[in-house]
Amino acid sequence: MARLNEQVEALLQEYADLLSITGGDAYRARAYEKAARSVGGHPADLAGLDAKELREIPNVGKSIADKIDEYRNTGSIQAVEALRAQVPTGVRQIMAIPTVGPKKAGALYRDLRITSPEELREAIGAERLNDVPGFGERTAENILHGLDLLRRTGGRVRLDVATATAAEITAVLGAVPGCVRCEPAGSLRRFRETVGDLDILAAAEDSDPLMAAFTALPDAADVLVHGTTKTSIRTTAGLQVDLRVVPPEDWGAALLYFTGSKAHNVRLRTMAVKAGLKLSEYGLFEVGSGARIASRTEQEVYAALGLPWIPPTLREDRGEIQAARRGELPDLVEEADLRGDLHTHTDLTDGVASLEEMLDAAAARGYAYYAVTDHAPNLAMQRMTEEKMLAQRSRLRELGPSHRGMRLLHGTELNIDPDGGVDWPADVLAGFDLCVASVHSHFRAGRAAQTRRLVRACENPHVHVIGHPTTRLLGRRGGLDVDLDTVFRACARTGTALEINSAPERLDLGDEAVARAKRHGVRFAIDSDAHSTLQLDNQRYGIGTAQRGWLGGDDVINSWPWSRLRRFLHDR
DNA sequence: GCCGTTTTCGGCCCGACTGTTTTCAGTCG
Repeated sequence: MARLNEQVEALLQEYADLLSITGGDAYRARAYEKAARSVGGHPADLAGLDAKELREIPNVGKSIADKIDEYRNTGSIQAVEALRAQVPTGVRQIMAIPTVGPKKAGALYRDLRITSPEELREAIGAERLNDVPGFGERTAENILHGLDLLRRTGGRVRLDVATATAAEITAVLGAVPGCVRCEPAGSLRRFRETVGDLDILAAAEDSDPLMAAFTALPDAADVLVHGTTKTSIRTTAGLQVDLRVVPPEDWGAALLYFTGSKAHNVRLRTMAVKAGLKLSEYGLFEVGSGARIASRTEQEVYAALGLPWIPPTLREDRGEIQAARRGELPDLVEEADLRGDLHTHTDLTDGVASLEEMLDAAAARGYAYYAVTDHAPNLAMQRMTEEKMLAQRSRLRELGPSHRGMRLLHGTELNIDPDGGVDWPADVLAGFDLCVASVHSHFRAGRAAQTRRLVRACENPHVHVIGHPTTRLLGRRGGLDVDLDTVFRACARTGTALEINSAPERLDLGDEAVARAKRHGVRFAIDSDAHSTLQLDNQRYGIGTAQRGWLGGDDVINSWPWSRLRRFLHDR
């Protein structure tokens, strides 16, 4: 089960959606959305809060506190159940289609009784949408495009969701008597940006107790396969999880096999065959005698093939085996290498935590420096002004150049306009220690225009980092149509860093683009883009992406000591 | 439904874009 805060966040968000679909008071729906965000980003676990403490959470008043309490006591909220009875669950899935919001989803349900993305696709094919007021030809086209986008990542879940599920399962199984080891494998261990099926590997002499505990998990909605070596369940959230149990002496070979990727394994097996060996999930064997050569650890298996251990994030058959053979594997950047975070928000704009709360949480991570980069005025909804920005800077300066061992940087996240310009005149920009510049609008301009736009932003002497460079949202929005190689050249030429945004819904730049940018000589900033104290921990996903792009510490400006980063910021 | 150094009632996140309208609703960041 997910943390109580996340469960309540999801329920409140669902209630807000259902209110919007049924045409309830928009401000009321908004109130639930705000409360959902606050609860999700609240550092204390709801399970341990009393009634008074619940109401101290921002945007939670009496009504919502009562609903949270009701959920804690009964496992459901009557008001939510009542609306669920009015609106089939598929209607919310339709809302997940880009360009379809609560009003369109509601109209499609009311007028055509459409309750799933599949039905919607059929209805468009049969030209039935023409009968609904406000739905024209272009609307149908946009919906089809959105459906395709959704289908491309269909069934795959975000890395943070898979990570949380895996952590819960391995914690339960690891405590089962007889369990020697239990760890996630598969694409999650490789930090792919989304996960299809979750693979969990356990080592034990007797698999029965583990399989029994696995199928008895509270999250197990269905048991798909039940055997002695492999059992598969589908969770209540719809994620398929495969558990494989192997004897402890086979652990290394099995972990290697089930971590993949398939292409990496195929290449390893080919190497084995050429050496007169056979590699399987049970070990590395001599073909003639059948004698087992290695299986206990991954290191043993790789070593028997004449290779050093290869980090899982590199196992995509993108040249890692050749590099390993030459002894030229990169010295990958690790989470412990990060000395700071250069893109974060506070409640001055759309964060849910105060400046002081964010600084405390960052200091607890042991950072040597930390940048506060709230939104700039052109993102109008944030209502930023020069006065508010300067007041924040004063508060930051009062805390001193260094606070709890952290050097404090006052930055901003600028908006790159369609021509490549940014908020604020040059003299105001010069007052910042650090400027991140990101695209937040005009996503549909053509390739030449988008490329020119990003290149111009790189050429701005006040811009240090381009934030979430493609602006993609996994499963919801493709990236900008842009000639990335031209942008990479501009970054290398101007000394502008590209961000690896660690938010699990972004992971932008993605791994392959990172590898390409590195070949152009680009530097990177791995940033959380945190909007709450908890999201500072998202850096692990950005690190995974950086590793998949073969980055070492030298490539990542926020792994550098302050003296070197300061020079980088100044020389810009 | 939440909130308050202008308020315990009356506001609340603003502006641009798109596609459908012929004056504007819906969606998005």
